[in-house]
Amino acid sequence: MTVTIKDVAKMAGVAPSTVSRVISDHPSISQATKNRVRQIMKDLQYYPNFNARQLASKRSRIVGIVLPPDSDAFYQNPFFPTVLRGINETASRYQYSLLLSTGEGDQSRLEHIKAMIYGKQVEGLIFLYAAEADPLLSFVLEEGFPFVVIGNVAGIPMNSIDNDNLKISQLATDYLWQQGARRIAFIGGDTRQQFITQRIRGVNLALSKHDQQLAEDDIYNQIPFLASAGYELMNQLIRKDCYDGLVVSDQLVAEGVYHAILEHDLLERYQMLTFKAYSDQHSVNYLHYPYFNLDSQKLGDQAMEILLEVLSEADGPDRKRYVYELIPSELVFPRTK
Amino acid sequence: MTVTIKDVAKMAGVAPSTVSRVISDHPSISQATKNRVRQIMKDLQYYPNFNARQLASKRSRIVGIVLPPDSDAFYQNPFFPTVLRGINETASRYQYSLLLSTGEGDQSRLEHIKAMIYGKQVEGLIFLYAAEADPLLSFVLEEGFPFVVIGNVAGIPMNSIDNDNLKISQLATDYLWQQGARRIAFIGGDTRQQFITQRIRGVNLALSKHDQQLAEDDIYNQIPFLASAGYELMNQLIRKDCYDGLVVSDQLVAEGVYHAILEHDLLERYQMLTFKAYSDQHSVNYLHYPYFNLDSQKLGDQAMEILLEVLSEADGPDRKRYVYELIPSELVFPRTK
DNA sequence: CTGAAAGCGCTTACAG
DNA sequence: CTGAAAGCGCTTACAG
Repeated sequence: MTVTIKDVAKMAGVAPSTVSRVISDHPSISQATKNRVRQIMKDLQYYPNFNARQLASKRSRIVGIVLPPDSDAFYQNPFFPTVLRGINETASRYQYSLLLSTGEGDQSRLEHIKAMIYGKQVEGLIFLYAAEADPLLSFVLEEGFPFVVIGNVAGIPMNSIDNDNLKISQLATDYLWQQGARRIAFIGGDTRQQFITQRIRGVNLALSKHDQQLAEDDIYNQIPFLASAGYELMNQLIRKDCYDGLVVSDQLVAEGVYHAILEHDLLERYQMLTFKAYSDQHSVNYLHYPYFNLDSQKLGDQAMEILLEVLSEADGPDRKRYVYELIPSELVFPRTK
Repeated sequence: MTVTIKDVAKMAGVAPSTVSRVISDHPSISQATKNRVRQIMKDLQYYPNFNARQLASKRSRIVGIVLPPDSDAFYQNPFFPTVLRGINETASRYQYSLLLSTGEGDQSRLEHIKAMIYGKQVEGLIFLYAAEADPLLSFVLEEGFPFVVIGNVAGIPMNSIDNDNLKISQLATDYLWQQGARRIAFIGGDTRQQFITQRIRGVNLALSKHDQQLAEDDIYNQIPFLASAGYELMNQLIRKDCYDGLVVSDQLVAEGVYHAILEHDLLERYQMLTFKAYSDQHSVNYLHYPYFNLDSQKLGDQAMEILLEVLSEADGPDRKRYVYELIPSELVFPRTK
């Protein structure tokens, strides 16, 4: 049979409540008692029953990870595992566990997070995406349930952590210009995603110093974040033959773009820069273009830290105060052998 | 206040036990009662408390995902998100949730899965890696706790799901031979990982038809599964200038290898083939080499299915029967424009 | 087909 | 510093 708190109590000659207090390291228990009880817990291989603890204490020490509606591109992007790793490491440091959300459409995903929240399975949520008019986001917002978004949704106050997209795309553009690029294209994605809009603005901000702006058809959106999309698009651009600088907003897309450039032997012709989830700096980078390290692991790590803060304040007065944090990014240059 | 089973019972004019039976769709409850109670659950926005259910029923409907000790290469490999997606989709279909294991070293990871198991937090585990002499594996094996391994550990009976590595590397080699390759190298990884050993054996099996075998120094191991490693290694091989066929056991490594070949303009010289977590078939593949689609999503999906079987048999007699399933892989040829 | 009652294994005021 | 007791919100034999 499984060892319960009663077994430990009996063996230690104390009450179950005392054992309970030892488990949570309650200050009112004497060190001597703690030591003794802990030894017995070890001897008996006692592990507290999570469900009982959670039921009695109304806290689960579990955070729900909200995934976007199914899309190949999301799962295939290095952002996902990297950010997950960051969240998990920090969660682990605070003895929190991660529960993944499930479901495919908006409806079933919403049902699942409702079940998690109302069913007291999770204490808070971390959204791995930021989309406007997202039903799940609307729900937690209305409910006042603790959550942190990775990314940003303009105009709605909420806790979030993000890259400084405006700044880095501005710096990216400055860099390309400095390298001699004078006709810059922005290879983007979905403009409903805030960070794309931000990066476009960043490029324009930089270009305005030279009395330039991106024309509407210098912005290549509506492409999925897949290498093949970048490859195909770049083949088109090469035919158009009017650009010399490329800000590519996703690393997979950038790989495809680079391949097309490489195959046409046009490395001299195009300056290119992208943004990556992590830095591969330790190794020789055979993709010879610079990138901003978005440090998605840090993004995840900080998201968890913020959520923890929010949770610890939950008892406090009903303040209207939100965290909106931007993490720094570093420009990485490929080492050439 | 939160709505409980009592509120629903009162409102419906039945006992809490009846509501409980409606929740779990117990056959002994009349359809009329079920309908009525369900309507009230909706009206009241009632969601059962997970912790109470789990405590009372001793079942959690949660599966623990065991991650390997931290390594960049693992998180960066497409295998991880792809397999996770497969597991999650199937879990979701059966109303199961996924809890991620945490911890960095063997010791803290072991502690965490002990807490999950003894604390009745999870009903079963899925290992996302297969390593010999793994303390976590030894633990669950000894404990007789339900689990499924993705991959294979030779010589120890356990439930597992894997690619047919012997067969696909044999077919891979046959293909390269048929394309004219006569000096084949195996670019591998860590031989403590069973699938590497299997694939080496597969290559040799194919080569034996032509009275060849891989010499020890035709096998390039001890490299991490990163593109940069493949790139560096291939630069060496190009200098050695003795191979014309390459079996590359990881897709990231293969990308690096391909880049090196491309940069030296040696596409005609080398036949190459690799293995990928998923197929990108819908799009033009700009990496012009064939690969086996390992279908990691299916791997995850099936791992979950097997675990579910194991769990449902848990009540039965103490049979010693294990599942060892191999999923089919398909050889994919890049579409050339 | 349904209900009353005990119990799952903890936590937490309250009292001393 | 510690204990007795009530309670967290369910499930499940048992009885009818």
